[in-house]
Amino acid sequence: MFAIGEASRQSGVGIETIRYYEREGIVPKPERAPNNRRMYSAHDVGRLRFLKKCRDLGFPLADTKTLLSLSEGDGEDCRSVKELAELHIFNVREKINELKRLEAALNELTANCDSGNVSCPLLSILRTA
Amino acid sequence: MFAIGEASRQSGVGIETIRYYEREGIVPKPERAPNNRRMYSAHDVGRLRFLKKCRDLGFPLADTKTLLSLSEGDGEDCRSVKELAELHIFNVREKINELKRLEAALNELTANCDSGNVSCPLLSILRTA
DNA sequence: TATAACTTCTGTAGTCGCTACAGGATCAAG
DNA sequence: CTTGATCCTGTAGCGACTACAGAAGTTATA
Repeated sequence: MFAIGEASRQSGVGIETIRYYEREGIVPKPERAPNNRRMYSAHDVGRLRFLKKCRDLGFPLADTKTLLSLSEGDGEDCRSVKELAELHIFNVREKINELKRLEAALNELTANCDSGNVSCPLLSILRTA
Repeated sequence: MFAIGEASRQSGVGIETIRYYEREGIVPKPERAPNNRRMYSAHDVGRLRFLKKCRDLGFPLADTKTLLSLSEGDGEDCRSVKELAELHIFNVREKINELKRLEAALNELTANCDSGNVSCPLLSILRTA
């Protein structure tokens, strides 16, 4: 059994974040030592690592919670997992495209913007209807 | 002079957002009609449109505020504008790359994940150290 | 003129996913 | 016995809005 600091180190999830997950019901309340400190089993730490990986993959916390319960429930529903992941991939792709459009627009706007200009072209475009 | 709803319609900035900008000191407090309602001049509306464009281009609100003051100050500092814009472009590119990495990782993870699997490969990877 | 429907006002709280305290208790090492 | 690390609870802050609640005023229709 590990104290929260050790659980944090082993899982990569910050101490404050672990307590936050507990408050939010993402992870079950851990056992407490007689001195009231949280004690985490190896299984608890594994769960935190799972959460960390999901978050690193960009899954929203709500999805992460779902993935966790799919992982811990009996009879893994691989289809549900895949659906969730594919929707997430779709969202990621959309965000990429949005950012690419943004990048292109910014490139165009700054292209004519050279120091020394009397009137800044970028500003004048931002100002015009 | 326009009421806030009209200013919102003409600028594309939401009513609540306009009031928020006012609270945050992004825009100056507008005149008030005798009935205490905010009254916006064409210039005020133009400023809101400016803000809208900056935000649509992804500039953080703080940058947007800076751009606005650069635009309204005397002697536009085109160099400052360009620096700000290029830093922003850099950040956008970084975010794109991060998302691409993420997308690749997700693609790989879901590749072997087909409905009908007894044990879900994605989950098992998320669970393993 | 009465009434309904719209708009605006102020102020506050919620969103997401943490992160950073404050102020106190407890523990381990020297 | 003291120092310093760790832990506890509870609350507030981040960015940029968004969504109310409850009151007051305005406009359109019957």
